[in-house]
Amino acid sequence: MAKETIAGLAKRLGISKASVSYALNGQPGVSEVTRRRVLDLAEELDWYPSASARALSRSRAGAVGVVLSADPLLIGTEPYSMALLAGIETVLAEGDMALMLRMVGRDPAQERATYERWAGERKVDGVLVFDHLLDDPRPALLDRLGMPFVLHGAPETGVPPAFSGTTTDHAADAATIVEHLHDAGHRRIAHVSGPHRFVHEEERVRGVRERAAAHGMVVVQYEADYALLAGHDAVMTLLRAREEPVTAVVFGNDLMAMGGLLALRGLGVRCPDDVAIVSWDDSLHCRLASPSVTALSRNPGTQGRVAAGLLLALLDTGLVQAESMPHSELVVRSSTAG
Amino acid sequence: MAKETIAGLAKRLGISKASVSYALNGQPGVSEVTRRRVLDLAEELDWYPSASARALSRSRAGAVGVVLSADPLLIGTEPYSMALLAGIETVLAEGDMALMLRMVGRDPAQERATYERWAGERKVDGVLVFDHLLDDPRPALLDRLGMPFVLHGAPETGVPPAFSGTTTDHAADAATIVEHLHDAGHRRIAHVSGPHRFVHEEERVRGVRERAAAHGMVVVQYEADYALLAGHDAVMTLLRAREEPVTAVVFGNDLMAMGGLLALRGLGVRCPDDVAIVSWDDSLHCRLASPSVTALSRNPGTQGRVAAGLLLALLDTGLVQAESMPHSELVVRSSTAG
DNA sequence: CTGAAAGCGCTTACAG
DNA sequence: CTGAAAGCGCTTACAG
Repeated sequence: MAKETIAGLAKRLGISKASVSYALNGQPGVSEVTRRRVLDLAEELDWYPSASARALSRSRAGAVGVVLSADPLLIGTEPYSMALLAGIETVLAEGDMALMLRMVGRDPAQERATYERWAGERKVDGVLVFDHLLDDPRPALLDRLGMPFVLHGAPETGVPPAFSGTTTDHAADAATIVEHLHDAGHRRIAHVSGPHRFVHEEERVRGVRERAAAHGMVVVQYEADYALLAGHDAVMTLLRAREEPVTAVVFGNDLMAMGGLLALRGLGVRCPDDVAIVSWDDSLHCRLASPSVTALSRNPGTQGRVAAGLLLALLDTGLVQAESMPHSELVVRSSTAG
Repeated sequence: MAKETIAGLAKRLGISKASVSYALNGQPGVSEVTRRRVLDLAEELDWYPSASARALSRSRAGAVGVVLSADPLLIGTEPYSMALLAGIETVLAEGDMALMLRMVGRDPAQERATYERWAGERKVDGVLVFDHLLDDPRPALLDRLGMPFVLHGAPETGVPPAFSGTTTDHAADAATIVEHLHDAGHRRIAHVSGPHRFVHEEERVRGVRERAAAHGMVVVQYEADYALLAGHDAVMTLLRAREEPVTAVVFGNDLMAMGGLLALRGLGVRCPDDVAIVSWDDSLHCRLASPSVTALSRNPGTQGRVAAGLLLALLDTGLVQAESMPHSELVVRSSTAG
């Protein structure tokens, strides 16, 4: 059987292609009776309009792009990204948009090349961008390319916002964590953060420092890179310091917290008795660890849904808006229960 | 600046659209000089041919689809899938194919609807299918839809194969695991598998049973569903049995192994001294666990690359072939080191 | 409400 | 090697 087309349907029904098109797309210009006949026939034939023909005539790809740029070694170990992606996909599917996924290493050039290609080929109608950097070149690049985008984890850029994005109150998250540690009696803590080139890390560092200062607590900052080993090394370095040791360590993600835990175990340092631990991301790792690790749950699924919603709105109406994320929640477990 | 088109390039260069097209696509029909001029201009203008126009005239979408059907709760906790996807994407990108991703719950109807939609709209040129089921309806469905596909983890269907797919020698994997446990002195073991509706689980169950029988070992089979809790419950049930208890448990994936480990811990049963543990999937969880867990490393990245390669070959040449996966490797850790 | 026609931006026989 | 033209399968003003 040859592939059915809109012309075929029109002929079968004895009407014009235009009427079929109007009927399918819910446009005015056809009687209800005709519309029903068209829809019924399409259903009966299991027929859908060609995506590429539609894309060409509408000048709309019907797809949204996401570049996941992650260290190959970390891929799949960060549940946060997958949950985020799942949230995104849910909303896109509801909006009849496909998700085009590209995975590249931590290589800005490849991410950039992908956007240029997608824009040039008009392969996607917009993109979702993650992990805002200091002096991030991507917003300017995407603007130049005329590619609509939503930046997930954007900085506040004033009112009206410079571009669409989701914002997280990292200061509030920092306060939640610091308060928890302060209540548990800690006065000297360390903060093992991700790379400071990420804007959200900078904000977290400042948030922790300020909140701790308000309580007269000492904070030792340590910049790392989210990897398991980095967390391990951080703890080795921190505990080897000649000064009075810290009694709690806050890690920028779950992997580093796991690495830190392994380091403590190796050193024979008890957790939480000697050193307490908090992770800035919750995950199964934190639940399964021994001791289980207190963690900030950030609802990645919801975040993905919100971000995708912003992009669909931007594509439909051109509305640029910033939306703040729901508050994170601290899940208290054994690692700070001392 | 209005969007450049092939007609625009042709006019600028004073040649026909056809020549530009031939030049861009490496077709014969243009002189080398002309070809260079075209390519140089395209590069200078940062221009790419429209994906949808190209798709329409070639009757080829330039994309491959993947439906990830996973329990929302498990999403992101199974590193296997992400690594597989990364492998797939790498090969697709090299072949200039986009990856279209759809995530649905464990709902066969939604997966089916997605394939029908994709086929009807000709939105993708082919799909990669995972987790072969007993009486799997998908091969027949995709055949009926005229949608090329590769089944990752396919059964042997004879020579020539009934469809393209990758096969894994689960019997060999089972043998590897059983031999390891036998060498360590175990004579009574349990096998906590995933659902038997998955063909690969059926093959594993048989593989374990047969190899164990060859050594006169006793195997207690327990069917579960890959979830953390299922592993936990399995151990509770197994150790509550009135008979002589097993001394080792093989789990169908890393999550269940973690659940099992937690159960042992809760019961005060020592691992590996009282009960040893093996996971049929390796992951960070296994590395981080306490004790670290012996696991079968299955190279999901390589598997993804092979599967994607098969699909590209099928699309290019129509060649239907089955390829067997590289052998798995047992990573021995503390959980069986007793 | 309906039909004939142009247009979206490519590819590809076909004639020169 | 090059050019004019048809075709891919839709959408959308425009006339009737």
